[in-house]
Amino acid sequence: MSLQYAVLGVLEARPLSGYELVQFFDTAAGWVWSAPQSQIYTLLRQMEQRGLIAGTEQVRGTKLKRTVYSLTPLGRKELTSWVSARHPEPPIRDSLLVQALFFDMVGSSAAAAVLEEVVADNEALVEHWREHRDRLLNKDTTLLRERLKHRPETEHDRMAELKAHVFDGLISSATARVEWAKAGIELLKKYR
Amino acid sequence: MSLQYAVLGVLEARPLSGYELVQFFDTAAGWVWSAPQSQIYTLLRQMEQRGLIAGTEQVRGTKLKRTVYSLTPLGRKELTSWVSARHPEPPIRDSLLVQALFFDMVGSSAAAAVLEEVVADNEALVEHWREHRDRLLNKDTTLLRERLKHRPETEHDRMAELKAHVFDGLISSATARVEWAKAGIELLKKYR
DNA sequence: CAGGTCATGTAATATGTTACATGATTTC
DNA sequence: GAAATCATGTAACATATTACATGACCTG
Repeated sequence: MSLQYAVLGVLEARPLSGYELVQFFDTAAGWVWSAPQSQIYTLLRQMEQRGLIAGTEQVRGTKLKRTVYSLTPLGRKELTSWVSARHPEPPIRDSLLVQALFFDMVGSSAAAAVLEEVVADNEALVEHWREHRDRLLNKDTTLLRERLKHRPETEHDRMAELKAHVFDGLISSATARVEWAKAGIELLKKYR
Repeated sequence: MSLQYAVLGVLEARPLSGYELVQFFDTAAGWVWSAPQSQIYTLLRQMEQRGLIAGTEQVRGTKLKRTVYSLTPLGRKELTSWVSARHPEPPIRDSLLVQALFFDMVGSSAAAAVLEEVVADNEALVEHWREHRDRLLNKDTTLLRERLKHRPETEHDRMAELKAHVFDGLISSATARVEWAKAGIELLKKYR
């Protein structure tokens, strides 16, 4: 479900082709929600049928076709109503925590090695997200600039700060995980 | 995949019937990994075929049958090797953050109302997890007591602390989310 | 003209969710 | 004897992943 709304939200910035959306969900938006190529194309056709987006065929060269999708009024309405409502927390399903639950069955050094990698990976993620957060605050990302174009200037700061706040969320959860993993390593040392 | 390892890990405490496992993944373990009834029964049969667990039929009364599953040596080996290895971070897929990404499209009060509920829900989760964490540290949960029975006493403290640490992870991520939501509410007030 | 990028699609598989179905046993 | 609990299963559906497939266009 969320992928659908992510797509609607991206299209609010400007109309995009399927190919561009695929790229987006592989990189930039993959930072919040990721989806493989095959899922995007099938979803776009479904969303078009439901009237949430409208596709226009364009031709590059003589034969290469692409379909550019844009938000319909219905799609916009659907998006804003979803964004305004509280949705139930999804069931927790955290495979690293399942793994940690059984660390007592293996040696401290093996468990600590896993946690060291968790620290490294999450610190790298924090780095990426911090950069993106800063770019958003400076209104310096392609998509945000598109959005600002069709919104009154009085809203620009609010928009940039709200977008940046999402990445603050990613940063703080990854930071929490780093701290948790470090505490785990210390705990394992105690019983080495 | 993780559900399989969660099942193996639970069975390491003691053999359990399908029904007991269903209950477990609906409540206690639902705190780390949740799964519906239908998934459990089908998975158990698959795991038995692969030789990871062994089922024994028992009869209650005259006709009611139940199958009690226990870890096989192969299952134990599979579990410890999975626990010892680092597995790639799953793709990020956080529907609340997708929602927050488009808060700029709706009024501050609607967005703040959503975040207020996020705060309340996550504070409740933190409460539950704190309790469970404390019970683990006191070696006061049914499953942990089962586990301790067949492990040398010198390991008991290590086991309890490692299990509790998992719930520290849940607590810290929910706490981080609470702080994030509160900061969001403040941000929205600024632009009310 | 070779290799990279543009552009879209299908198929098979895995995983997870909701709903429905059945019958035995225990408890009040 | 009715209601709750024990116990297991199937079917339909939604969602997500991997792999494969095809062909046009652009750049050096």
